[in-house]
Amino acid sequence: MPDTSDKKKTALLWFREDLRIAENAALSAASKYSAVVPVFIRTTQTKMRSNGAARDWWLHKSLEGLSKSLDELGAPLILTTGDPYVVLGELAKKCHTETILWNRRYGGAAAELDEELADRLTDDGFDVQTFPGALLHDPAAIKTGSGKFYKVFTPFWKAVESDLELPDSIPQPEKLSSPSNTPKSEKLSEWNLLPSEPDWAGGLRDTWTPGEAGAHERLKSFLDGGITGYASGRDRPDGENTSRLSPHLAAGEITPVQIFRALDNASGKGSGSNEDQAVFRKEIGWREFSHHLLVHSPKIDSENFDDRFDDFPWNDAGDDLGAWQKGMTGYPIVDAGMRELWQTGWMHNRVRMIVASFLTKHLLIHWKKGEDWFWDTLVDADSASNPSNWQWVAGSGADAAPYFRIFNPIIQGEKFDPDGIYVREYVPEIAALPDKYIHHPWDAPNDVLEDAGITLGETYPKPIVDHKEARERALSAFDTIKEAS
DNA sequence: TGAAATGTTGGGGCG
DNA sequence: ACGCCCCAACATTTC
Repeated sequence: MPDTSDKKKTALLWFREDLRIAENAALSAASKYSAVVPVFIRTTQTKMRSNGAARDWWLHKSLEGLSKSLDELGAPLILTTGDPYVVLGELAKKCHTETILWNRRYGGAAAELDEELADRLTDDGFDVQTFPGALLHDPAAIKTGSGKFYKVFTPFWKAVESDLELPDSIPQPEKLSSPSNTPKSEKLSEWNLLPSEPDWAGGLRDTWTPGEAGAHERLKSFLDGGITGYASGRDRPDGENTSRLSPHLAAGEITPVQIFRALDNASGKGSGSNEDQAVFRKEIGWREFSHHLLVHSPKIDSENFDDRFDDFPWNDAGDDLGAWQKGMTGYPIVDAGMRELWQTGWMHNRVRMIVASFLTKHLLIHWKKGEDWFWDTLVDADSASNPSNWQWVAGSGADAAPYFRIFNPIIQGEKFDPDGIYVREYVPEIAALPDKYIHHPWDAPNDVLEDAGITLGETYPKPIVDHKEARERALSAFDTIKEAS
C-alpha cells in the first residue's frame, strides 16, 4: 500500500491476462497514485508461446471493452508493441514514473518472464509491485504432507478447498487520472488481430460477447440457468448446463474468486443444488490444478509428464490429422466436436475428451499435434489447462486416464447425445438419419441412407479407422509402455 | 471423467 | 416336479 508520499506520482499499470476493472488488485493499487498509465503490450519477445488465432480475435474484442472502461475512468489504455522490458522502461521514462504494477501470472514461461522482468526493472531502479493474479490459491504454496507438489487431483483439491478463504473484495476505482504527458497509443485495428481473408470469425461473433461485461452476463445467466442440474447435465453437449466461462477466465475478464463469491451468494436461491455447486467448483479446481502442475513442471506443454511415453510409437500425422481437424473422420460425435470448435472457437468438455482420445488412441497421433490445434482454434486456450488436459487424455499426464481407457465414439455419442441433437447441429449432412444410426451411419441399411440423402464416402466420410481394429492397435502400442516401466 | 470380455445369477420355456 | 438350456441382467476382471 503506497503511503501519502506517492500521491504526486504516476504509476504504470501493465495489463496482461487480467483484462478487467473489477477485482483487479494492481489497478486498485494504481488508483492510489495521482496518475495512472495503463498499458497493454503486444510482446515481440519469443520466450512465451504466442496467442493462437482464436484468442487473438478474443483479445481484440476484450481490449476494445477494457479500453472503453478505462476511457470512462479517465486513464486511456496505451497499446504498444515490443519487448516488455524495453517498452516498460521507455514508457516509464516518458511519463516520469518509477512505479510499475502488474498482476502475477502463474507457471511456465509467463511466470519466468515476469520474475526476470521484475528483477531487471528493479535493478534499473524501478519500484515494481506485483499482485495476486487469477487463481484461488498460490500454486507454489500448496504442498503435500511430505512437502512435494500434488500429482493427483482429488487430494490436491481437498487441500485447496479445505484451506480456502475468499479474500475481501478489492475496491474498484471510480475515477483515474492521466498524466499530462500521456504517451501515444498504437491503433488496435493495426494489430491485425482479427481475421480478414478469409473472415472465419462469423461463428465466434455469433457465439460470444468478449469483455468484462460479457463475462458477468455469462455468469449471471449460468447462475440463473445451467448451474441447476450441472452435476449430471454438464456432460451433455446437447444441453445448456456448461458455464462457458472459460474464455472469459482465460482473458482474465473474471476471476475464480468472483465466481466463487457469486456461488456463495446464490446458494439456496435456486442456483443449483449443493452437489451442482460442488461439481462446478471442482471444475474450476481442475483449472487450478493445471496451473499447479505448470508451476512444478514448466515444460508440460512440450514434454511428457510421464517419461515412459517418450518412446511411445506415435504415428506420423499424415492425412488423418487433417481429417480430424476438419471434422471428417466419419465418426459423427468426433466430427461434430471438431466442427463446433472450428465454428465457435469452443468445444464442449465431454466432446474434447472424446476427440482427444480419438486422435491419440484411434489415430495414434501425438497429443502435441492436437494440443497445437486446440491452442490455435480455442478462444479459451490456456497455457496450463490445454497441455495438461491433453496429456491427461493421452495417458502421459498427471493423474491421467490410463492409456487403455479408450473411448468408444459410438457409445459416447449414444450416451451423451442420445437424440443426436448435437451431431445434427454440426454435421447437418447426416441430419436426416434416424436416431438409431446417427452415431454410426455406416451400419445403416442402404435404403435408410438413401432416404436420408447420404452416400457414404461422398456426402459424408466413411470411418477413417475401424473402431475395433484401432482399439486393438492402440492397446498393443500400450504394451511398449508397460514393458518400459 | 471406459469398454469389452468374462463370470455369475436367476427366471422362464420346455421336454 | 424336475433338470436343462437359454439368456438377460448384473458383477467382476482385464485391457
